[in-house]
Amino acid sequence: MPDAPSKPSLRLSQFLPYRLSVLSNTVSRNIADLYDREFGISIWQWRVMAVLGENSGITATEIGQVTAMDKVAVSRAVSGLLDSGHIARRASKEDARRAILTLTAKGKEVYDQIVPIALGAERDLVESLSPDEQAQLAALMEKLARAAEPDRPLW
Amino acid sequence: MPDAPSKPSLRLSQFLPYRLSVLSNTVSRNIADLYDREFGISIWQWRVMAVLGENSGITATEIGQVTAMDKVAVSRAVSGLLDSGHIARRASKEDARRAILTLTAKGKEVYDQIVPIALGAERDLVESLSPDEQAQLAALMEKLARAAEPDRPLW
DNA sequence: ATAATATAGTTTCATATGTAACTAATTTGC
DNA sequence: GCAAATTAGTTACATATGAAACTATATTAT
Repeated sequence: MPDAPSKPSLRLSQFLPYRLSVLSNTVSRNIADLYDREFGISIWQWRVMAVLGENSGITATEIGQVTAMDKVAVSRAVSGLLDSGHIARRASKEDARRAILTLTAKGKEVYDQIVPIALGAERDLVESLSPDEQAQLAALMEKLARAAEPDRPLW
Repeated sequence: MPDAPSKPSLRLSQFLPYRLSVLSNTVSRNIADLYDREFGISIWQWRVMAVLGENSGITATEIGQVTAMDKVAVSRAVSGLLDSGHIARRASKEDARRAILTLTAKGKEVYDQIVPIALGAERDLVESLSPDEQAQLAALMEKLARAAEPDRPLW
């Protein structure tokens, strides 16, 4: 007699979305603590600074596009960074709705300090992987990202 | 003349913690919408139900250990599921502080409906990967999880 | 030129989440 | 046997987050 169709089962600890979520939250919490302890900067604020560090003089909307943050999150992060003097804002000449954002001298200093810390945290995470495995990981994540969000921009 | 040491640079879109976070949030949001639309159940509530579905009659603390939720999150999820009648609670005979949790008939019904939906969502995510790649992914995630949280329990 | 529509960014409000304080029951050390 | 320390779970409070409403400017259509 053929086997009865076995009831599909779900073991949470083997369920990819669950594992992804736990892993990501652990990693993010570790890193957030790092930035916060040393510099009083949140993950969202750091994302804004990271984009400005590479690409100064862009607007909040553009930052949102690059960082996958919604405009409210960007607005709040920007507001905090203005208060703390890490970034500066000036109105765009062409369009008064837009605000051009740049790192201040203080912001650049902090940026230059955080970059190696961030890269170090990433290295700690992947150093147990061989270069081959690291490449696999990048490729797999790219595929998953596309599957999760089909209309995602390609970078 | 040898090259000057190049300043370490960080491209956010290539930074693993960032990519993990964006991917995980996208996947979680998709799934949360699914459970919520059809059953009015949050991700946290689903995690509790998922554990009880495999392993009935355990306590909130044990659920917390298995699901990587803190006790407050478990308490809130349990409270919601009691209200909605998906789970039931009785005091433990041996230790009156402990509460034994089980799925109700209604809870089992919903559980049996959600399992295939969850597995389907997982399949949608990984179906673009070959079986080999799926195995690689699982192995890589396991290594990363261990690197991120060295004292993590092994399952 | 002007009314209607769209866009950039902020504010408001309702809800989610994390930390710490709390209650009640149990275990430990003496 | 009892005070002190632990443990299970809940509640309270402060902060974070997301959705929708809002303000100001710019663009489009007539």
